[in-house]
Amino acid sequence: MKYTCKTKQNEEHLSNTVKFLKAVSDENRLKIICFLNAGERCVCEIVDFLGLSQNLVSHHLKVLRKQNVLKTRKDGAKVFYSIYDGQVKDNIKFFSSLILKS
Amino acid sequence: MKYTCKTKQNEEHLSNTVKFLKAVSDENRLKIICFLNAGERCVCEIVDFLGLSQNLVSHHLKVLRKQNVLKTRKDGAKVFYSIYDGQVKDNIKFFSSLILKS
DNA sequence: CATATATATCAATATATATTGATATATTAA
DNA sequence: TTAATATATCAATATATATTGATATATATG
Repeated sequence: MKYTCKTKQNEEHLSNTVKFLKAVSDENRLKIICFLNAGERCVCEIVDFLGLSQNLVSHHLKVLRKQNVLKTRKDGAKVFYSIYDGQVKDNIKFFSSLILKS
Repeated sequence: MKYTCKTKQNEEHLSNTVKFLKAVSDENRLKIICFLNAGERCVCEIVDFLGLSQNLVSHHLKVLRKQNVLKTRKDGAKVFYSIYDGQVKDNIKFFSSLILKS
């Protein structure tokens, strides 16, 4: 199934891919992703790791969560973030198919 | 070789990845990439395809070229753009390794 | 219950980037 | 040589987004 850049469905797929790419194309957010590659972490651990303010980290996490790059699990007062592997894999695969010859 | 987010070299690698992702995370630029997937095209063809002003297209092409997403070949008055497959493949591979468990 | 901890949100500002309009440069054609 | 075509660049503006500071909410602890 070749991408044609023409149909409505593909337009939408492309639009979603742009949103995904925008979400991950930020230095701090890529560091978060890198940190979470080893497994889930709560927000305070991510704050410590990055050395950024809590509200700023919370903002970046929100951006990643909105695009389903990350998912969350609440445990008491803590919220654990982890990579939403399935969604991410699909996005990378589609992006890759757009840019590289199949 | 696991990514640690710690060494200077990896910091730089990550920084390059962010630049690559920023370059491709734009709707018009992703459409250009999609269009060029079939093969090289001159600027005027890309302008026709996108239906955008020539100067704006030229700007987007410059962004993609700067990050080695695209390469160029000049032929007379025309400049042909095409996807720089090798560079792109490397970037996607590294990005993928950051975000997905190996 | 009062306090501390963890996280999210909101408004304001700073910064980066997309877009537009005008113009410059190079190449081809008449 | 003049005009037309192809592409790039520059300045100005609009828009999106990162960052900061303050505050709200929810949970845990003494």
